[in-house]
Amino acid sequence: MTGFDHGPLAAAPLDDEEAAALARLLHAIADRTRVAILSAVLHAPGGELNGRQIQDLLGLRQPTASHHLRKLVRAGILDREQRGPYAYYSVEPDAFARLRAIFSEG
Amino acid sequence: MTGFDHGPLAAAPLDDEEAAALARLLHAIADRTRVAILSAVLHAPGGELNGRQIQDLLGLRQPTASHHLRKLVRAGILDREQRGPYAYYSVEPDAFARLRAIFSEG
DNA sequence: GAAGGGCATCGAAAATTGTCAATGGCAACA
DNA sequence: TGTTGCCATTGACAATTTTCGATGCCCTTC
Repeated sequence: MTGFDHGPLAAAPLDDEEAAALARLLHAIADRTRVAILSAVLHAPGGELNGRQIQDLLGLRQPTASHHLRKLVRAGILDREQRGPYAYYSVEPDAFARLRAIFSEG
Repeated sequence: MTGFDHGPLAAAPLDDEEAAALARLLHAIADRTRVAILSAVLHAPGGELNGRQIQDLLGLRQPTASHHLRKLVRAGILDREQRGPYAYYSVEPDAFARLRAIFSEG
């Protein structure tokens, strides 16, 4: 729900609120567990994993996995699709492009 | 001193240690104050600011500014050059390219 | 409808982090 | 050498974040 687009950092000086918003997006990935989740989902066959698979692959407790997945989804980095009893997570197609755009030059 | 190069997230699955290292790099920018510092330095005339200027521009206490600047320098995102009594900070030339590389596709 | 698995949410504890006042070192200059 | 300004570091406190067990809901299957 929070799929913001951030302009290039190099384009114009950021005001306080813009800096905070950008920091929140980056903060969503700036965690070893969430980086590991992102990598696992990215390289999973089919590009998706369900919650249980993520827990098992990374050795996480269920509430811990749920907590991190929630953050990634809210930041617009992961997509969540409920299929039957499973919640499948995949990388939001535009996520990396949005992140690259932030660090694009000129 | 810590100018690591991280491979593309999409290239290969990350082990635990690689995920932690990448998270540390991203964590260095994932803070509203440090994003604001980065933006200010980036758009400063000459591409550099000294500590005092950063404090004044952002309204930070001196130890707080020093704390954040230290983190950015250690992460290899800012360069620090002491000139007389002033410490001038500028964006490490390769910093944005390294960050873009992390989020490059395929 | 009863049972089992997957998942979210709710507190609470533990760890990490941001902020600050105080202190001291270093450079420049009188 | 005394003074002034810039900056780093220390130690302490407040706020945020991570992690966890416990609980309950939803879906599937029997």
